[in-house]
Parts: sequence; C-alpha cells; structure tokens
Amino acid sequence: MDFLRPELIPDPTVRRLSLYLRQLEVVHRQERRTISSRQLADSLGLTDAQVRKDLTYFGTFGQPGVGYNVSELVARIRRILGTDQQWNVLLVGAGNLGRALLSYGGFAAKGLSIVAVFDNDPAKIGQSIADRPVQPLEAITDAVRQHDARLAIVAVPADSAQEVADGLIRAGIRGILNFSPSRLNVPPTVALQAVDLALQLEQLTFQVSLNSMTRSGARHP
Amino acid sequence: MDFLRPELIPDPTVRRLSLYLRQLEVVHRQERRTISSRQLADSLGLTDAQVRKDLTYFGTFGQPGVGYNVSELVARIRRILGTDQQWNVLLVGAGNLGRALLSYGGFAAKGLSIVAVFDNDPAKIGQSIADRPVQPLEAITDAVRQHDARLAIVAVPADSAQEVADGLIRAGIRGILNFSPSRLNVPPTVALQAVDLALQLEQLTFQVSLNSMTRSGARHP
DNA sequence: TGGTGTGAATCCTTTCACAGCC
DNA sequence: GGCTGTGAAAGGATTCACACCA
Repeated sequence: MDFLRPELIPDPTVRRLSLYLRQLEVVHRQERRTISSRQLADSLGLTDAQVRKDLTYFGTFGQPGVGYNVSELVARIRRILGTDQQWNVLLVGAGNLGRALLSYGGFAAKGLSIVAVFDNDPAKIGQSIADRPVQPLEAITDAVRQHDARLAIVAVPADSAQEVADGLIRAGIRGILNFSPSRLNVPPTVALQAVDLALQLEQLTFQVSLNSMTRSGARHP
Repeated sequence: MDFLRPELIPDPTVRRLSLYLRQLEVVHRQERRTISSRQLADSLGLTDAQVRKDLTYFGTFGQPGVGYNVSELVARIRRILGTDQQWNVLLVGAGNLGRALLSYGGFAAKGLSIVAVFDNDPAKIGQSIADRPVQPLEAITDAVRQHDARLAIVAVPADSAQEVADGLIRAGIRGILNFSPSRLNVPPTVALQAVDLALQLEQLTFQVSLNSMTRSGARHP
C-alpha cells in the first residue's frame, strides 16, 4: 500500500476490487481458507488473468500452487479501499431519498455512519429522522469539524446541488456521493461519485430496445 | 437507427449519449438552434472528436460549418435511447427505497411509469403506496401481461433478489434495474443495470484515502 | 500438478489530423 | 473561417502464454 503509485491503477481495476471483496466475504463466511484466481474469477464472470493482474497492482500476496489466503486478502482489500476505517458522513437533503438512505444497512457494513442531516426547508428543520435532528445548511461547517466528517451525500434537487456541493467543499469535505441528476463541478482534491438514475434508466431502455430489434443478446454490466 | 449494427457500439458511447441528451435538453430550453461538437464537448468536459465519433455510430446528422440542430438531435437521441416511448415498470419491494423511488420525478421525464408494486411481506400487502396497492409476488405474471410491462425494478434484500429476478424473467420482463447489493444472473436476452451503492461507497473511500495519502488529485467519473 | 506473477500480444477506445463541405 | 465525418495513430485495458514456484 505504501509503495502504491496511484495514478497507474486503472479505474476498472478499482471497481473490480469491490466485487472481489464482496465475493471473498461470502467465501470467508463459508470458512474457506484459500481461493485461486480462477475460482474467484469464475464466480464473478471474469478471467483468472484479470484477477491476478488486478491484485498485483497492490502487491503480491498469492502463493503459487495454492492461491490466495482468503482472510488475508479480505483484510488487505478492505485496507486498500479504506473500509477498514471509520467514516463519518453528512447527509444533505431530508426528502424521501434521504430517508431511504438513513435506513439503508449498507453504510454501517462499510464503516460509514451518517452523523448529521441537513435540509434547507424550514418545515423540516428541527424534525427528527432516524434519531437525527434535521439541521439548516448553515450548520454544515460546524458539523464537519465536530464530527471530523470527510464524506457527504448530496440528495437534493438538481437546481441546488452545485450550491450545496460548494458549501460542503468550503467546509472541508473530501468526497461527495451525488444523487442529484446534475454534473457537479468539484476541484481535483475532492472525490466524486454519482448515482445517476436517469442515466441508468436510459441505458436500460436502450438495451431493451436493441434486444427487441435484433433478437440477439444484451450487454451486461 | 434501422441500419444500426448494435454489437459495434461501444458501451462508453451509449453512456455518453445520455449525457449529451441531458445537456442538449438544457440548451434546447434556452432556445439555441444549433450546437457544435466543440461546444457540447466543453460543457461536459469531453473532446469534440469524441462527440463526433460517438454520434456517427448512429448516423450522420451534423452540418459542416454549422453544427448540429439541437431539437433534431434531442429527438434522435431520445429515439435511440428508447425514451420516446412509454415504458411500464413493475416495482418489487415496498420498503423505504421502494417508497423513495415511487416519489422520484425522474421516471416520468423518461417516459417510465411505475404501474404496480409488489412485496412478499403480508403486513404490507393490501396497503396503498402513492395510490398503488401493494400486491403479492404471485401477481407479477398477470401484471406483466395486463400492463404490457417490459421493465422491473428490484428493490428487495440481497438474499431474495435472485429469486425475485427469476420470477420476473419467467413472467416475461425484458430489463431489470437492480438496487440490491447482489450480482444477478440473467439470460442474455434480459438487460440488466445495477445501482450498486456499496460499490460506489467503496470507490469513494478509496479515492479519498488515496488523495489524503498522495495529496495529488482524484479521478473523476 | 496446480497455481502465481508478468512481459508480449491483442483488442478496444480515444485522440489526432485532415479532406471535404457550408 | 468554421465545422463535420473519418481514416490513421496513440493510448489503455484485457487476454495470452509461459517462466517459475509449492
């Protein structure tokens, strides 16, 4: 990890790392000790060479003739992805989506915890959602400091998303998960992931349209 | 469209098509008549050559010296993506996420309409959510026929997702938007898009970890 | 034998650069 | 001059194939 040259790591590799981790956690629960690149690849519909190449970006931890030690690999991938740490997250937007996210179990599993909720609707401010009081946007800066929060979720309408993001960045947030259907502009020091439902819906209608035209196969993600 | 050889169209191209459409809709609302590949590219952080190459996969509709006719291009991309049609969608899973999706405005904008809701929890069946009664899973097959539904959203826990997907596919569904954190197995005739929150969270923590290690820049999606 | 790690080869995507048109 | 459409070149990612190890 420490000798990592991050700019050389292909983006697709990092994405697959998450898939490897998920599958390895399954295998780990089954108390399997080791796994080969072939076995891991087959369970995910990939090739063994790809698994090996991906992993060697981060070091060399397989044993020829044996494979990879499952629990060691789990620990190392968690460390690489950063989910071995605790992450405090701010949620901006207390609408239906915000509510759904607050009850989503997946955050805790990755060491993430939503520590505060914000909205600009006076009617919502002061209400409690899942035991967290909804605060005005002006309280963001203090909350970042108080909770040492590095991540934020933007779940507001498109027309206020950029404004919210700017505020979060000024307050010192280092990564944003954007649920609004808008392209956020952030400096290169701030990481950005977008959950773009409209885009994915269009990919789906495109694929289905194509399939029914051609009667051939669909592409899979 | 009719002379389209779908297997040749790169996946990234189809993804960008959605981005083009979104930006073109903005420009269209501003009553701009034409747009050049350069202008479109700049607004999305891409190159002009990429825009032109992407578009030529679907035909040739620019005018040298002038650019692309905005409203024509909007109409053609909508047609390509299939969002010029009406799509009836089944929603499986009436939890918090399902509820949030029912109130999400983006579906209607893409011609999608959630026509029925299903859940296997007896306590939920019969309840109404956003004017739609929650039905048992057994009612799926009839609903597909009745509404001529081709798409479905899977918003159930990971352990029942595959089972639900199998049922949907048997009932004739042609495309699935999967919100559960599990890899669904579907035949190649069924299109699949996954909204993988756990994966995106890990990409985010990875990028932020990297940034704070290297003090250099983050990659952007 | 079964398996990793990795250079070389292949495949795919993006960018370049320019002929041709308005 | 401005802009599209497109072959050719460059750049990345994936797969191949094999040396080497347990």
